[in-house]
Amino acid sequence: MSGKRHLTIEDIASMAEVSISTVSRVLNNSGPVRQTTRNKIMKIIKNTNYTPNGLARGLRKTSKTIGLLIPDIKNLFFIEVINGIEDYLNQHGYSAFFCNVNWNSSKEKEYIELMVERRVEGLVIMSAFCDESVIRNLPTDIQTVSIQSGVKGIDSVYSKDQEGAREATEYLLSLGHRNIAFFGFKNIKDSLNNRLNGYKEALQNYDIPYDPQLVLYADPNPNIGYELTQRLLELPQLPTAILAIYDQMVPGIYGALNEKGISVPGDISIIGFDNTVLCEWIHPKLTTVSLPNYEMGKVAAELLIDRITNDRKICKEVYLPTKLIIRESTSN
Amino acid sequence: MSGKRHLTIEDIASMAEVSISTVSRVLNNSGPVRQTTRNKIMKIIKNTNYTPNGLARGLRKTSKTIGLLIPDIKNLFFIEVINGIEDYLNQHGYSAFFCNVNWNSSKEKEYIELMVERRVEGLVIMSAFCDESVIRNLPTDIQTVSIQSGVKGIDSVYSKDQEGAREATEYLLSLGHRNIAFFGFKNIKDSLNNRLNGYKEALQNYDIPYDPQLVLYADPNPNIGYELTQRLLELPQLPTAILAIYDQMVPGIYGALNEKGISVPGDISIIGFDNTVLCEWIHPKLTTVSLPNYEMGKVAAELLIDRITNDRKICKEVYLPTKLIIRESTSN
DNA sequence: TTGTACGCGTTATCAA
DNA sequence: TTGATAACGCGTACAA
Repeated sequence: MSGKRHLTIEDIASMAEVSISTVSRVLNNSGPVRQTTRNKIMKIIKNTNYTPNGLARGLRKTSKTIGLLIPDIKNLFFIEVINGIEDYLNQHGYSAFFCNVNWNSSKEKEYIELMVERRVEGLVIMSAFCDESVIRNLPTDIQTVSIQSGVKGIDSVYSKDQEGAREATEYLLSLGHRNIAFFGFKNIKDSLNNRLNGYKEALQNYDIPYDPQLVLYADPNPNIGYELTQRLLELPQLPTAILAIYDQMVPGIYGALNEKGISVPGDISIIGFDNTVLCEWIHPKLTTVSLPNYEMGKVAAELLIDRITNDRKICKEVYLPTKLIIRESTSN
Repeated sequence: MSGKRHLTIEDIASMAEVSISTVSRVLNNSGPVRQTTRNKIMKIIKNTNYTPNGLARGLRKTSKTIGLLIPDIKNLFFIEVINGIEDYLNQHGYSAFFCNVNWNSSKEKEYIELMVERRVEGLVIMSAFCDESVIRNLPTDIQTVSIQSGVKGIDSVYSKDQEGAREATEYLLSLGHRNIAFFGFKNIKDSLNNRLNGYKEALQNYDIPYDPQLVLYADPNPNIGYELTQRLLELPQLPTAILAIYDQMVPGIYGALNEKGISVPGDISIIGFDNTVLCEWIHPKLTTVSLPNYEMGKVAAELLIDRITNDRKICKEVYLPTKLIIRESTSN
């Protein structure tokens, strides 16, 4: 049956006693072939387990390949996004290269170059830590789509972060909180800054002065929640609520608060972003701004494939709605 | 600088006023080139942002590509394994195709065929749901390594599951538990069955009769923990401990128990497998059999690349140790 | 030290 | 309905 090395179209042709063109025609349905010879060829292909060489194909046509630049594979949000991307791509005959960027701008750049070398037809960018010129100067036959990365001029998918953050903050305000901290990333593009903007907007709506002391940043890292909470605890007065820029920060926050005997939501309320499975796992269950994680991935893949196949020129930006999911980590 | 379409080696050659062979020689360090012309060529390559076409290269030499068959992208265990694989591959010049099998044997088979078409040099198999002949009859120039998948005759990486399960069960026994349930997967290869064997072995060591009623199975699915616990609750007598075949089952178990007001570990003790981050997130924190997740991935990648580059013929099986991590979900 | 020419496995054009 | 044959972009004997 198989277990041999790769056969070529020529092998099949000679077994079927036809020319390679004929075999190619049945493989691609690209021209007329007499039914009997078609059957004969198909049978041989089946029996020999012949598989056309995708690399050679990619040389003549397109590679049917795209590159996935993943900021942090350990982050459940990205996992769910990737899931949406992959499902769509797979259904449309594309394969994805897996690039774990790990919040590292130089690694991201390296990966982009590698993907160019692989002749991917498209790139899904979920980060954009590196110089944007790297992305903007890509060869014209590589399409790009960004997810929440704030690169202007390329197809993009966003969640309505500002609205989501405003709604979340207003919810806290409506519960009576007046001293609300914001936990964010250092060094992140506008997209996530919109969450800060939403936070500010809500304060403004309630005529609460914005206090920069309450806005804490750190570089993305597994301990960021714990770290930022430590800094929070050094403030003269402990806030009564935290808006955390992503869910996965929260176990660390819980841990640090717990060490000090500070209870959630009794002493302090917490809201996250993303609505990953984590929200239901931790205790108390996390109130969060839900993003359409899977959907965002799917839409991004859709935009990318659309641009590839239809050579669309105009740039599309899609904004998907968020939704506040109230659980147990918030109270008045 | 760039923003144009892909250049070819010929473009570079003509710009440098040399032949393509000379350019190729500098690209691959594959022959003598006069220093001055080498510099000239390198400069042009740099300025034009030329990147050799990986597909064309793959046609002449090897594709430098491997396929990753991931049983379940949502499972934190696999994420950590993948992380180890990817790090190693990346350091060794390989790119990975991302294949989300999703516990689906036919999808797995499809993906394997796709990977053959892509002419990957190797395949990392973390599942083997499909007929093993599919794997065994792969073209000879595709190497394989399996992780915990129980496919005989190919390079494999295992954790010492039987020992781990025995140790965990004995720990429960030492706490006084005599009525211990086992939650497993339906339809899974010997590898994970070793966990059941370890469980049995421990019972034997304590002269406790094995009660098949206490062993509950279901197909892998996000709700499996909840599901199995429901069935557990129908038993005439509720066991006082559960050994769950993987951590991510446990939030569902907690949920179902919680609904009935059954407390962990007060009324029932629980031990999981994998020691993913989840263990520290959930409440009470989960006692678990720790596997060297990242390490397993790394070792697998190492075996694969070794086999590819050294054409090793003998088959290697690596067993990595487990370790019981005691947290809060177990008591007497 | 350099260049010519062939082959890797396809697809596509053109004649037959 | 079929078959030569020229690309696709690269690496490499071999010749110069």
